[in-house]
Amino acid sequence: MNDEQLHAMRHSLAHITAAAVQRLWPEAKFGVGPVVENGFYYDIDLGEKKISEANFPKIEKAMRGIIEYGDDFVKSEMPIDAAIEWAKSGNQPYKEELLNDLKRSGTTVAKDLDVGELGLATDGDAAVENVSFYTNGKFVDLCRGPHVANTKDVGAFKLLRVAGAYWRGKETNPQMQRLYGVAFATQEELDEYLDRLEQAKLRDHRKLGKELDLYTISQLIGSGLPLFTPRGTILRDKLNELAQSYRLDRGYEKVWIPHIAKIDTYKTSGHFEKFPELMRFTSVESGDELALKPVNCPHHTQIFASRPRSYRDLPIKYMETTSVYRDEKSGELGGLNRVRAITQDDSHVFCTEEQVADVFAELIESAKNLYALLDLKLSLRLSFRDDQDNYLGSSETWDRAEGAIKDLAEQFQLEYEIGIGEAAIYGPKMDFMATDALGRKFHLAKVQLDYAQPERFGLEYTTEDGSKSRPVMIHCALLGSIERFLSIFIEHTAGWFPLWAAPEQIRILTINDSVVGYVEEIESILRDTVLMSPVKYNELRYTVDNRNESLGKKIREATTWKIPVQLIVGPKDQEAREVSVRTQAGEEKVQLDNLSEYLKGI
RNA sequence: GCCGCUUUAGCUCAGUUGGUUAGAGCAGCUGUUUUGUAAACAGCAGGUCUACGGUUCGAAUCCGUAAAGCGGCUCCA
Repeated sequence: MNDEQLHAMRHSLAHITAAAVQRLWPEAKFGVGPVVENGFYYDIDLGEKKISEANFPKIEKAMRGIIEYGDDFVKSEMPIDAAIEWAKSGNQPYKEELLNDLKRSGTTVAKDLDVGELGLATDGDAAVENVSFYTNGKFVDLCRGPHVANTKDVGAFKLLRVAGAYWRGKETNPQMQRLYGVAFATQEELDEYLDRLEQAKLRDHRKLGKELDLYTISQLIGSGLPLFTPRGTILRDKLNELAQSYRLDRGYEKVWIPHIAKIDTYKTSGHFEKFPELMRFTSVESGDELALKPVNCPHHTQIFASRPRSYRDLPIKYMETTSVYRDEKSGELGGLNRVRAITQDDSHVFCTEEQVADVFAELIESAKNLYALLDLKLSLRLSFRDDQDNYLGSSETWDRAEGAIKDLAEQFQLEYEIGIGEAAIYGPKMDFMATDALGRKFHLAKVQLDYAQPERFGLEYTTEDGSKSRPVMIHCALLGSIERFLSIFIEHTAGWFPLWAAPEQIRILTINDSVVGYVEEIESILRDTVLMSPVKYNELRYTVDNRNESLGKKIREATTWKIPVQLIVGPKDQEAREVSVRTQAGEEKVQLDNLSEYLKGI
């Protein structure tokens, strides 16, 4: 089955869903019912009555009834004004609104329309004369199509969930109920998809975060404020060390800043006006209005500005992993994905315009190496300007910057897509996208070219001829939010972290008490073993399980905790001066003398 | 923030149409057992059933409000 057929199938199922709902609740008012990835949805307004998942069997049964009955999908056309009358008389205000938009503008896509005019009725010439309808059985719907020929041709489906959704995605509009379904050509494909969902559930970082004791969220401290346990802290430290190491190698220097600032800082930077989530408070003692920092750049500009700078000093590269605080809406929060205390592996480079391409090149190369090491597929999204002229800086500067960024993406052989009109007013930006083990694509970090902040904070340096010039600023994080990165990394690895990052790397499992002395010998070898790659000076983290329990139980527990290396030690091993090394790859005997090198090689 | 759903022991979950002292497994503690590749055996302890109101002779169970979590919407410097 090709994509078009699959699309028609899913779209037809959306109609069948609506038809079933109409049969069960004749008063239902319908919004739109498009095809989405893996399925479809239909927006429905039942007034006071709410559909819940408990209704799904009933709705699905009605759907199957419609499918088995086997009506054809019949296309018809109607003059636009007649269609509007049809919507009015059928008490379908949402359809009426869509038709009004069609009449006025020839489209129903909200973002292509003037927001002020959405849904308004117009007189006079219509942008379109006729609109098409599809009918299956008694259900008639405004629709561009295409559909399958008959309701019998829709393949396998399942209603998945129901969620609230604002009409046309606008917060001030009424909220409808969005009924989601998934659909595939065959039952096998549907089962496969549902199985993938189950797999993803097993890897859910919120589940693994609890099971592997990585972080906790306390109701007392507050939602969106994750607290990292010793294990979780090791993991985030190691990932951070790795992300920073690429930049340390390229002359970035660590700095440190406090986590609050006077509110004036953000009035100067422009964040005050732009971001309502700024967390503010007043100092009782001084009366100063302060804010928790929502970004780090203003602080870093002030380190740059703290003394005169020469062109000889540039580029100046600051790096700091530090937290920012944003008052995210409560409904947005979830696990580590969206939090109110966000730790960024941030960096800011102050340089001349000529140096921009080199700085970008270093960062792209770093990102490429970093993501490759973590086994994540990196791609880029380049955000460029469109043909509007509300951008700061000359057209030549922009051409040069955009050209340079595109060249770099090609030079490093990275997949990229270009988003026209997505640039910030002061510069193009580049997003790092990662694809994980389940094929899901995430937006993680970004590199951002910034001419505005140097301007706002009056940054300058002395040029070769003694005049003053304004530096360019480049913001970059490689991991982005460490919390979000962790959520993805946990799910990507399913909790089986690489040896260098694992909180507990090695567990020694004893078979009985007769090996206590031998275990001490092994421990001393582990203590003297230091991993130098990919993170330097990474001393081994191990524990000994010499409890009075069966070996089977010890193995089971160590495996449940996803400890990468289990060293099993019994009298026979002691006898042969070896240990049984059990990893995910299997088990092998290693001579005590070779243990250190063996572990370094994993 | 909005809509829907959920909340029982540290964890995972039972708990009939409202009916006595709310159950289980794992984890914990105490014993016995010294164990060779994914759970030894026994005992003990652990709960204002998220919170606060209400209905009722009687509430984990029904109703309301709040909080937190989940699925979305909107938002995301």
